[in-house]
Amino acid sequence: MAQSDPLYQRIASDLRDQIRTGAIKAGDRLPTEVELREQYDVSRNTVRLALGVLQNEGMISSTQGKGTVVREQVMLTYHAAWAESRDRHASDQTDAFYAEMRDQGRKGEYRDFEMRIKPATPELAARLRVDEGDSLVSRAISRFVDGQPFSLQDSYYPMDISQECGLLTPHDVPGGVIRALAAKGHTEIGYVDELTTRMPRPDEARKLGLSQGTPVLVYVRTTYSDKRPLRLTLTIFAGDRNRVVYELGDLTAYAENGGAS
Amino acid sequence: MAQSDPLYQRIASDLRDQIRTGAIKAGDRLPTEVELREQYDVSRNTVRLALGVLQNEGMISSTQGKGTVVREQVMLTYHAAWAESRDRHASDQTDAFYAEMRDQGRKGEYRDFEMRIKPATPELAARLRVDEGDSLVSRAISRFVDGQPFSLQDSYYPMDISQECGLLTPHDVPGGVIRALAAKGHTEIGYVDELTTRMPRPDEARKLGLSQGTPVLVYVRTTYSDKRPLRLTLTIFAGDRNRVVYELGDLTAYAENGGAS
DNA sequence: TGGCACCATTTGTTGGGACAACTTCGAGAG
DNA sequence: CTCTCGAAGTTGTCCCAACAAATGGTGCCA
Repeated sequence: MAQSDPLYQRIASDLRDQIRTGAIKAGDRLPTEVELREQYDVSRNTVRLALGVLQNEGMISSTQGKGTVVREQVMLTYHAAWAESRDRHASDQTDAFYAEMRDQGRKGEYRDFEMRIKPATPELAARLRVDEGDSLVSRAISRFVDGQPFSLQDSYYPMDISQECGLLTPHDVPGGVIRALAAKGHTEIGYVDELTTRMPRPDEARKLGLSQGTPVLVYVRTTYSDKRPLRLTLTIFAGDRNRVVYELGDLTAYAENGGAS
Repeated sequence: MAQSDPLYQRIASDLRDQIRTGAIKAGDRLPTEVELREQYDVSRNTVRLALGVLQNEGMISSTQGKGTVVREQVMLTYHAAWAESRDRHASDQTDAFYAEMRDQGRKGEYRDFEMRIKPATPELAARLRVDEGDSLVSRAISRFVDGQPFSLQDSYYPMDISQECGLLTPHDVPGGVIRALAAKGHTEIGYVDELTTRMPRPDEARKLGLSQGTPVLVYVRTTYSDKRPLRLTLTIFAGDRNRVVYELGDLTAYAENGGAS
């Protein structure tokens, strides 16, 4: 905005304001690069620098041949604690995901299930209390909502538990993994959830269909029995369309007094 | 990596691999743009495009006149549930932040306290169950760790509660806000936490000292009494140096069996 | 009428050049 | 010995030009 700012920053600010004030609405096309070039009397290079700024802020999205449009935000909600309690009654953990998406009026599905054996990275080893390089069983899926990629999930299990509970199959575990673990005495008693954010790696951006300037929400849940860590679930959420929600404390009294949950 | 990829993408991939494998370590300087230009036999323009990709991924950081270096990640942890339980014994909510940073061997401080009255945005109004445009009391602070900006926090209170409990002062509330609310019968019984991520707005990037390619973690806690929402706390975390942790369930049995928390 | 080829439009990629702004460091002045 | 100034090195900004690649529509042809 300031007079001293670089040209491309000023153009970016100008366009940003137009979007924020609604002069250009979500879904609208921006002027073409050539039009902007004439409008601001700068080189196309400078126009592209300005558009790049907004693209990295996640405000706009360009497609070759089509043009540049203002992105619209559609937020989906993932109830972390709630989803877990549903798990207890569902036949598989994926069912909780279906149920939640159905409640939000959307169609959930999952694709590309994969079972692999991977060596433990330092981060995985520390959380699952195994040695670095030890073999872990990885069961990965991609979740889709309304045909759009939603999240990438990868669950890691220690090898001995996997063998004991029959997780070494490239298919769903009948009755669900949680029951299979509980049947052998590995009962879940709690979780530690860690949430961070960062920019996606190229393969993540590709799988999630992320456009430039979209961060990911990294969600790591470590599940414990009373004796040891049982499982680590790493979920990569597309940051521009997901929200993770926790309910802490006892809100039943509030709900009974007329508060809509 | 593919042969068909654009030149600048291939150069970015090459450099990314060098960083990932440790050929270029965190804190190291990258070759200068002119060196890279000669090394890959491309124009400086293309080199800058490649560096821009890595910058937007948060992997590198350039400074005019100095050069380009590989960024190093220092993670701080914010225990969402745990911090809250400390609140109950602390004289002010900021004390919980101090205590947690001290436990991690760091020096926490807060700056730029501000009390303002703002109209409720649609998002705020929906969560606090007031009408859009109603006056809300905003009490904002910036948190710093070891002299580096850490998070921006803004707590919103409904006007009637603020007047009743003496929150309309541009200073700390003696004994802490939580006690002041509880003294008038507004006892907290639970929270709803919402976590999302996005790219920072320019003013947020400035206040948090974020370099290009760093997303923010947006953390919204709505606090409830048994009758109504009492408070909404909006925290903007610098995404590259923060982690939010939740502990769910009862992990005491695991801790007693020798697991380090 | 349906399908295919082509063309105009628009963004993506890449090259070139020039100067500005900032940092570092060494040489020279005091 | 210290301070200042300036040169060298490095990234930042801005311009110009050309061609590639993708999209959407037009119009021809079967």
